[in-house]
Amino acid sequence: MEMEKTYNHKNTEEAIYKMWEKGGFFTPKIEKSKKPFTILLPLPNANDPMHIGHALFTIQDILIRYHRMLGEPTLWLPGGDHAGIETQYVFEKHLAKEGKSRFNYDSETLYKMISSFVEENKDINKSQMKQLGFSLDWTRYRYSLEPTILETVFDTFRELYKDNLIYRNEKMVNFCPKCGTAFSDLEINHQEKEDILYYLDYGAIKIATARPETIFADAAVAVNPDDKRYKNIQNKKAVIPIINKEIPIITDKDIKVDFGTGALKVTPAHDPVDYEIGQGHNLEVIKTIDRNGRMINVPQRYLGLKILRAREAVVADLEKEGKLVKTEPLKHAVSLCYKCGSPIEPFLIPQWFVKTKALAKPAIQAVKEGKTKIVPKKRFEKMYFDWLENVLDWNISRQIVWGPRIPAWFCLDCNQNIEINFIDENGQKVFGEYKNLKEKYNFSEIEKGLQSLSAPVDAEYSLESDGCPKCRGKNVLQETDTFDTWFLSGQWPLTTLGYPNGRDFKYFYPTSVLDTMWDILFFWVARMMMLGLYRTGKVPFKTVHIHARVVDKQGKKMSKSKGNVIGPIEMAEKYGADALRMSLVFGVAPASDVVVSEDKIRAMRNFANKVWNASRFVLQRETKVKSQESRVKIEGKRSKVNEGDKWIIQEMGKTAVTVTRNLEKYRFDKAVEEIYHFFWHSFCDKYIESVKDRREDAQTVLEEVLETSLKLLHPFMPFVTEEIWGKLPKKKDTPLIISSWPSA
RNA sequence: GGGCGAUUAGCUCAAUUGGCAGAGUGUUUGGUUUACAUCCAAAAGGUUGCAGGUUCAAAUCCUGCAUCGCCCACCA
Repeated sequence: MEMEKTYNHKNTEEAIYKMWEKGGFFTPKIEKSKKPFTILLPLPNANDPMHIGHALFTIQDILIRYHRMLGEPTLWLPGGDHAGIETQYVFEKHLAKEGKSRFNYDSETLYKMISSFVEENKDINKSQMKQLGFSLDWTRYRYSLEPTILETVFDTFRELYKDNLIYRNEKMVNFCPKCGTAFSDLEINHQEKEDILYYLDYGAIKIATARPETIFADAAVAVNPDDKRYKNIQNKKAVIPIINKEIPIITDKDIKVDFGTGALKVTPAHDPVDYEIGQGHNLEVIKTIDRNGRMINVPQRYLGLKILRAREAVVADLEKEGKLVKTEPLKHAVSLCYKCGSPIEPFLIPQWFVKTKALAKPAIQAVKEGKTKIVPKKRFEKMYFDWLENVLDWNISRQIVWGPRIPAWFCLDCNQNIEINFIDENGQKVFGEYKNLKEKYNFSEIEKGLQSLSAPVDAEYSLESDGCPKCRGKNVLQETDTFDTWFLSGQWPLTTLGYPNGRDFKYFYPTSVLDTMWDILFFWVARMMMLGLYRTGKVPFKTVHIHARVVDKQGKKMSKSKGNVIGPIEMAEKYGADALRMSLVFGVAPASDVVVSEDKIRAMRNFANKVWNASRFVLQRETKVKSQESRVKIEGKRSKVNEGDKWIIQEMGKTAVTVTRNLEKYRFDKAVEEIYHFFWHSFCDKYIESVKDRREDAQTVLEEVLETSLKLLHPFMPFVTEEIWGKLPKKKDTPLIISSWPSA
């Protein structure tokens, strides 16, 4: 048997993957009598090339290959996510390069443009996963915007609506003026920031604020009822500077006496706390900032200014008027958009919400009862419970184009004050309430050029698309808000398997394992639990395995700006997919950071080469063995086997047991260390060395041990092991990928 | 403000229920024409962050402190 002196992954990987794929080994046979093993791939953004985090899917491939070798019908189902805001954000940058923006297009056109943008990139992602050897069933690949998937998603929405778990409300939501959309609470980053606290003279009282530009939206000044300083002025009026508007002074027990002057200006439209106070005191809600982050309903000279510019201008004027008492530095937490980093504005905008409490309860219960196990348990179950027990209602609407529109329709004739943005036949942008537009434009022109609509919170809507159930009119427009991406991916176990009647759903649901990183435990895992239980009454997966983040050698998160990114594809090309895969599990304790460096990948490449060369030794030696008869059989003739043979066979057995046990416990690090150590230091360094000075009858033992080692190694290093397997002297009728796992 | 985790060899990390502190990598020395220099043999390298306590026995359990990291949170 001719083998090269060093293992060259470039000569083998592609052909081997094709052989597997062609053989159909990734596609399970549905056998009623056997229990399946199923993992759904956490759907990557279909538009994204692979980064090192995706390479951690290796863990899933290890589980999948192990269970496949155990003879279970094994399904690993791949998919791609349209990834709403993520993708739209990338696409907008792309547009910006061409000097365009999202505002240049009607929503349908924009949607189609993004769609084809994603389509171009989807295949890159797929081929990269193949390059890493992932044994995914590509015949079942699903994309999150496929019609059949959306059908289930819409259906869930309707069910929730019927159960009174969907509502539309004008609540304080996290709005990013730059991205132009609201976000859920999870999509907000909090950051400590140095700011300025301005002390302002409000006539009878002095207040302190970090946001002087919002004074025009003030509805009151609030003090603590127990604050002795303000006992006498509670009936007096405060006066907003510049516009000299009188507002009441009210009391509220949440006001902190020791902050600033102990007096808070209450701005119900632009601050969540103030909104609550305002609700309690029936205060007027005055909006002075619009969705683009520009000033409205303010004195002429500030109109249209952006927030920060307005702040400067207002402060300058306050100073001129002598109303700026003093300033002091302020360290406080601000909310930032997780996507673009701009400050989040709390806005009152009608949004769609899911009542989460009712859904959370069964999701908590299921984990408490052990129907779903979280591994590692200790840390992450606590995180899971804490979040679900305190969860607020979920804002599922986003004001972006890239996503499925919420399936609700507004009748324009019944809701004439709906605000509409559209592009008319002449390409001009038009904005206004319908009642003012309908004289000039006919319905179809509006519908065709529609960019977005904004219906008042009390607008009536219907889930029927073909006309208004009330007036029977046909001038209905579908909501332009789209679903939060996680509302879709939260139903992935249902949609991909064909809930409710699909054959896959009936056979593979609930799935076996969900492997993901802790950062999307709330975003995704908790939502899948809630929606899965809601629709089917069964948990979507029996085990949640949580892995950690990939960091560099210094323990730092990898990011492009730090320049410490390790490209998985680049590394796989340089050192082989097997080496990269090994480096992601070797020495990685459960849920601890995955430290990857080129050094480590190189070390693993050395191991792959070691496996190759040990095999080369065994196989070359085999050709020297004169005849089959000269061999000693292991079975039945133990007496002729010497001490060394017995020892290595025993070690082999122990290793198989340990590897298996650790795989069952999700201790991949232990499993891989065990087989690594056995192969290199017991088999190669000790046994093979000892064999060199011996008679030839060790050949059977050598081959036997090699064969078993290849099996144990295969889930971790599928390519090199499969390649060697094909060269074994005893002709194998099945490839290694579907050979049987060594019985312990 | 609340909570969680970490601190072990030069570096990155392990150590199942408390039981001789181990890997990878790096360093040093020697070896190797005969599977592999992507190799082999050996060595050096540790008061397990600090201070107490429990125990026959502590990296591990308890208390306090220090430093770092993360999550959650509406603080003007």
